[in-house]
Amino acid sequence: MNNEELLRLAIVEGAKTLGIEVTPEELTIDRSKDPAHGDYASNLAMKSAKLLHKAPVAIANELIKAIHSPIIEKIEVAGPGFINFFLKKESLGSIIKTIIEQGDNYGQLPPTGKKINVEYVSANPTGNLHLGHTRGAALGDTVCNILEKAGNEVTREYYVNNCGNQVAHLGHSLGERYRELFGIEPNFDKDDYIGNDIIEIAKQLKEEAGDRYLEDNEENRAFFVQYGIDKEFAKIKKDMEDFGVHFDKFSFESDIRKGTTIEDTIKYLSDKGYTYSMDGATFLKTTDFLDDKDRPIVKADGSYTYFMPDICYHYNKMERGFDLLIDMLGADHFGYLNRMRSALMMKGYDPNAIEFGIYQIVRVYQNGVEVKMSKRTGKAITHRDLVSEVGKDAVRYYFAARNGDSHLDFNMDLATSKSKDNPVYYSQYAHARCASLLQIGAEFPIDMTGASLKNEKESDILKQLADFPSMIESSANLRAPYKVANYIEKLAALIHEYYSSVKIIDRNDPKGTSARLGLIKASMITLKNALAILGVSAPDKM
RNA sequence: GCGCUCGUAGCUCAGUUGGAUAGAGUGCAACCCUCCGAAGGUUGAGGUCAGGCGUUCGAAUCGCCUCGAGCGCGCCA
Repeated sequence: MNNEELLRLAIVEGAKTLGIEVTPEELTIDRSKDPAHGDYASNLAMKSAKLLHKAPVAIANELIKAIHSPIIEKIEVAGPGFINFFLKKESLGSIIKTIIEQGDNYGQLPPTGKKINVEYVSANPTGNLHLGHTRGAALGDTVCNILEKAGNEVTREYYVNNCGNQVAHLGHSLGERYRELFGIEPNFDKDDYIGNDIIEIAKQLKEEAGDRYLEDNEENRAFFVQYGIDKEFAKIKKDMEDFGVHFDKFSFESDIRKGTTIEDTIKYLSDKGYTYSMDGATFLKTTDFLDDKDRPIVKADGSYTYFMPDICYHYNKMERGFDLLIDMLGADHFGYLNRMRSALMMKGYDPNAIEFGIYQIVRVYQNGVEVKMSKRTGKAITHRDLVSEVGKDAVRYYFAARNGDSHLDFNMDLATSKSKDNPVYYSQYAHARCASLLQIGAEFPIDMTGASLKNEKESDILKQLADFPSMIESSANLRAPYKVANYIEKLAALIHEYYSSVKIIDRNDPKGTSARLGLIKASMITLKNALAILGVSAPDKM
């Protein structure tokens, strides 16, 4: 049990003697910002003022007499009724042993028994990934890491829309580009993809197959679609692997369309009375639930809207036994949430079993000017371009370090500068510094007790290290990757400050050196674990 | 028009179950390498928390209104 938990129990016990009933979970205690306010502070007295009909300060004064714990050095009442707790230095230091013993597992919370499915990226295999996908990938993968670290069983999933209009346009575009290579003037439709990536694929096909697919017939058209999808999808998978993103499962729309799943589902919804026909199309009565408009599921021409197979896909995910589905989507999909929740309710599921992780648009700036992106023209900065230019670590860090609710202004000049301006280097450098110190000081035994760590900077680091598990918890609850990034930057800053103010390896003070190296080792482990959550490497040398 | 998200330092952003003097990075100004990695550190200037009203011991945080930005409101995906 860590210090914070011990402190909570002690406060709860003390409060009970005054007739204040709180559970350790309800109790709010905060890390004090100002060292003069101790290590932890509680506002319990102020919260209880109304209930007890007493002044907060009076309650606080009674409370500090009632609270006893071996880890507490001193308790004070301050300001309008805060209770400040000063912990004994040796109890702060005990975290070092915990961290070194747990190693890579430090910060891993006990199993919750919850199964969570996170769907992210899910880009159509019709072209290069753009920076919106980069944000989805960085945020989605980091959310998965956080949820896992918080004790959940997580499945990372990618839904492949390999049917419908867009892939038809891909096939048509490829066919035109292929014929163009044989001197036939291409004839593109309005929504075709005319980017360079399609030309590349056409060239590849020509090399492999020569003029075998030149004739414009049903069979060849289908071939172009499949060939195009395969090539584009392979590129996407490669891009994601290079980005450190590994999916546990790819679900294909074509599989959903294969059997009678869709027909069966429509029949189920009709039997329940949730559908009706209008103007030759079939509508789903989502307004019976959370939606503000009924949605078509079968068009007048008999084909399905995107929504229909997607309903089946989400039913399928629920049937696989997940307690929670998270879809990471761009802001332009937000209106989709109530639609899908309504569909889940029609099958008797809790609407809160699905949530959307929405992220706002990415704007790219170069030379101070916004760069517009277009997947169709292929002139945009692609995901691949960015990662190869800036590096995986920096991109993942940068894209996960901001709340998805905010617009992300990505400065190409800054990101490509590969200089100290990039915040990821600062954190990695702190790690490398620790590794270097441990190597230089290898002759000294590591003191894991933390007992002789006494100065203020050491206490600050110890408190930050001890905060790691609770940071994981709040970050998981809020699905907030940026909290991890903030944590890392704070810890890295503390390490750099410590390094510059204290001589860590001092051959005239072997005992102190051992203690300081214990702190450095614990810091390094925690920093590495935190960086791993963002998918960023923690190099020993840079 | 309706709905959702956002508005905090010159810039990019933290501050989210309401807490003590609103923070960090970057940029700007001035400093620090006889010493374990200067890819670092120290100090300073810089704020009407978009604006207004309200709720209470206490509001950047909660409620209402106004202004501004983005997105959604397809038989597109």
